[in-house]
Amino acid sequence: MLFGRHALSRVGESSAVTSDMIWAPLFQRLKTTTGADDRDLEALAALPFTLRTFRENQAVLRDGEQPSECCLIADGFCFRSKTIVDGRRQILSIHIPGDLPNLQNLHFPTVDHDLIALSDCTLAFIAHKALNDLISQRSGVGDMFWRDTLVDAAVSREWIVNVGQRSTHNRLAHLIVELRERLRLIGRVIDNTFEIPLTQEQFGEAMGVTSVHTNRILRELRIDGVLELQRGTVRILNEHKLQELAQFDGRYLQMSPSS
Amino acid sequence: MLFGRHALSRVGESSAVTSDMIWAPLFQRLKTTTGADDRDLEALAALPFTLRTFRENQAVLRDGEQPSECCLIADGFCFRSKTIVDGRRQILSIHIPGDLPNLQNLHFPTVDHDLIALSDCTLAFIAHKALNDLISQRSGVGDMFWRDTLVDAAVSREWIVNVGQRSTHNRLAHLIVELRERLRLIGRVIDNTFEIPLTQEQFGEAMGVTSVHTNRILRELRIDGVLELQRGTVRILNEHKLQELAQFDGRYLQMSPSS
DNA sequence: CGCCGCACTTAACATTTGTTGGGTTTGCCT
DNA sequence: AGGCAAACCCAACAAATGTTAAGTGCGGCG
Repeated sequence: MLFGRHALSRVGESSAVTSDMIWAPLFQRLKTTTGADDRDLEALAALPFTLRTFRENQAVLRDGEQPSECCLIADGFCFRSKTIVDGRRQILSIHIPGDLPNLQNLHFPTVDHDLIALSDCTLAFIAHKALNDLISQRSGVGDMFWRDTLVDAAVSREWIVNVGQRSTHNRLAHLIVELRERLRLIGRVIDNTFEIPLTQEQFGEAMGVTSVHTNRILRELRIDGVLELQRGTVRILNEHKLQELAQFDGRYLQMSPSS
Repeated sequence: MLFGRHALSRVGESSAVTSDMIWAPLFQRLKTTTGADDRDLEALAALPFTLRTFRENQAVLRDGEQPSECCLIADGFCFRSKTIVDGRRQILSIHIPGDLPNLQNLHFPTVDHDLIALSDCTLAFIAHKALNDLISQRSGVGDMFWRDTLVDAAVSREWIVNVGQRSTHNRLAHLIVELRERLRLIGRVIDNTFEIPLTQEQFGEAMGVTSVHTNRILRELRIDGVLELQRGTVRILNEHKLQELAQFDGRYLQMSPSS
């Protein structure tokens, strides 16, 4: 079920893209997270969708747009961001395969932030109408989606804590551990290495600091033997030290159905 | 429909508390926000509830609890917060009459943060079972609640931007303008004066700065003739300067049904 | 192959924010 | 009225973070 990071996004790729490949990460996450009903998932997988590919840095959705579809990340990474008047930009969340980053548009027509491709990526677009029809037939699907937006909200709250209270070292460690746990859920963590294709500037925008300062932090973490970051690939050098810095309590991710 | 800030919370108060008084702020907000169906609201108002009062600083919900009820703020203010291991605390959101701060527990049993009374306040508790029964009968109620949690999420995202990117002066101005707009919606803003019963330390915890620095900012805003804050009462002195600082774009609050 | 742009890197300096410690005011309680 | 605790206020100094202004290295493209 694992496929390469850009497997789906090569321009001109002619291999058949099956529905399975599109939905697998989401289903894997939903099963682990909230205990999904198989028939709800089957109904989802039967929905028609349109595939579109985006290049690194290309906008998927712009602040103010009124999309008529929801998108599912099939491959690659995206991020939400808001830019304030003086040009500073805050990254609000990172999205990975299996995420539905604009489910909220099922209820509110206008997006209030940008959604931008972090790497070349492939998204499946599903019409609001099709989703709403399915939800009205199978209330379990609506509940599942509601839960998904609630986890999204919980991630945002933890993001506030990160930016507001943690030291920048702890902040970077926490961000990385959160991403790793989410990537692990969809099978993207091998050994101590995984991909987070953010530039140092983007890490800074996620943490609310400048790229220069991000660079300072990374150097210190490297010198202290905690982790290395090279062109978007994270390598954990000392798991214990990382945990100590991250102070990570993953309950907010709702990764076990019992919680 | 307006009643004093502590009208419902005086210990020993014997006047009858009608369902209307409890639901009025929420209904006022929902009508302005998302266009609510009157019959859905009537059905809500018919639900049984239990009133409980809390003293300033008392915990309504603790991180890790598994409540069997959702609460509606009938009177007074509450806030969500998370405390990290070194004792620092981040305020995640401020809640005012008409807010349903733990709707998410309809779907997830465990709360992942604290909910604390900011002032003496009165909350109406409604059993999950009663809410879920109503939702399964009237899907409009479920949709309304889903929308409410989505607005809550949008407020959290803007909070991230505030803490992450804005200068502390702008940050305080933005926080105050957001609260004012939400208070205005439920009729709590008179002239240029309204209540935000936060101490300077709590303003700091909301913005991710220390109380000493909050005090610095407030002094400068006072000297610059922007606003005054005295014992939880905000007085706007210069609306134009305030707007300039706050850079407030309220679309994320979804205050008009058309947006 | 060589050039070019972008990410990364670093240092010196400026500015913001935190820390400490003390004082003042306010409101409540007795 | 007097005393107490909490909030507010402020200044001096320390630490964290931003700004500016340079490099360096790498990968893509002509």
